[in-house]
Amino acid sequence: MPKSNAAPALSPKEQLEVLRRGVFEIASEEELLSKLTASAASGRPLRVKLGVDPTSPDIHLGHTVVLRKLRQFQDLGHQGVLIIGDYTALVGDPSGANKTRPILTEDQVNANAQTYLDQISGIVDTSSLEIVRNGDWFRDLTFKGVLELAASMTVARMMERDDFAKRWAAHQPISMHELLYPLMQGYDSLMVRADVELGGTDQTFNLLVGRQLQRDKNLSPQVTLTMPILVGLDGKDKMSKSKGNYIGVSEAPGDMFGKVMSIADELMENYFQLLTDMPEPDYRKILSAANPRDAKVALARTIVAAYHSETAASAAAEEFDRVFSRHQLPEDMPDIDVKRASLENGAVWIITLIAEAGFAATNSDARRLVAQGAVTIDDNRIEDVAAKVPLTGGEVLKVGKRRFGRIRLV
RNA sequence: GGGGAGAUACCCAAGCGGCCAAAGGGGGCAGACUGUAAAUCUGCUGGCAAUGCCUUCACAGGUUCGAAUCCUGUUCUCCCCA
Repeated sequence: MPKSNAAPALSPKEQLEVLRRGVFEIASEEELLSKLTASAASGRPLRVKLGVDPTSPDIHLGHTVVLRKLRQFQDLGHQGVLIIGDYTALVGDPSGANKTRPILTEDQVNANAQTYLDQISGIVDTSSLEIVRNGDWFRDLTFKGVLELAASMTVARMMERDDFAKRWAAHQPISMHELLYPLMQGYDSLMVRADVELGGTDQTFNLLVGRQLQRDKNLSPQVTLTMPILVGLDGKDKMSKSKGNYIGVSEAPGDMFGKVMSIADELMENYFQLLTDMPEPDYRKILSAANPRDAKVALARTIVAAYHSETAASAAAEEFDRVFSRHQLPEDMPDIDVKRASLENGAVWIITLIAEAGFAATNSDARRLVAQGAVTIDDNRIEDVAAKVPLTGGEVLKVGKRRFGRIRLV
């Protein structure tokens, strides 16, 4: 991705218009407009805060929705402030969680933080980004300080929060330390003097706490801008690693393409809006195409191109067409190394072959796949779990629709 | 602090001494159909070269010919009272 464009000096109103894309809610637009106006007048960029939790080293398209919004602010000449929540990660954000999250160690957090930065460098302009860790201020906060912070919130208000309320109603445990999370996040806003804070809609409560703490200190409260939660590949739940319904930004072009192709049709508009820069009239036109499949191909190409290249996107599209539409073999497939010494009379038990190729987790799993007719070698279906298959090298093992490999004798 | 309820496979949830590798649903996987969409139908869903054997019903012991089921202790959770 290109670096931030030199601000083309859009008027505050024009900026607001750009920033509105895909947004769920801005609290409030009037405040944002007046901040943008003040910024334009003074030449002081707005400080736009985004807090991230370095709990998982893999970032996926769901994370990019908010990162892309941050990028928009940067492109408009504002100052991005990224908070690595190294301390908050020690707590574990309860947002959207229906159970207490595991607490990470400091070492894990540090490792994750670095990977995180590497991965977002393609999305936001990291060179101009102000990066801070909230451990910098929390580490030295005294217990007295914690008590003061805690005194600024009541239990009743905290329990208004959707996820706490749900867990409470469902008789599920809520640990004391989880109640501190929103306060910590709000305190971050205070520390970095945020003008705007970005987050997913699941962050709404936390973002509002920041406003309250700022008001308590007689500071101008931050504008909160919430983005919709990206629905994952299953078409139902929030895209998340734990659900396994995600597309990682560092996935290979082919995987990324295929995953986009597997989303529900209804999700396409949403994905165009939140994951691409394509102007609305353009994607609307694409969506009106006769065959929804064509629109999805366009979407997949756009997304792959953004994280890889146009060339990679074209190649992925061709490969996809060849393998899944025309049912031909993929151009590249992994080698399955089989030791000559392991062959008996030049053959190998089909179950071992599948398991050792990594196409099944266990032998039992491999048996099931064979029994269900999922396994072919050079297009010959193998349905006998006791089958010994003769190998001379070069055979293609296919398990299910997407697991391919070429036998190589070593 | 006192009293009560509970912990079952990826998730929810039945089971209440042998017929339990454990009903049902969800999810997932596979097959058919297809656009790697949706919907639908079918099968599978602890491990093991496997008509059998091994490990699993929070953890550790115990009773019994036999325990997910009964007893004791431990850990954790929820509810009520204080």
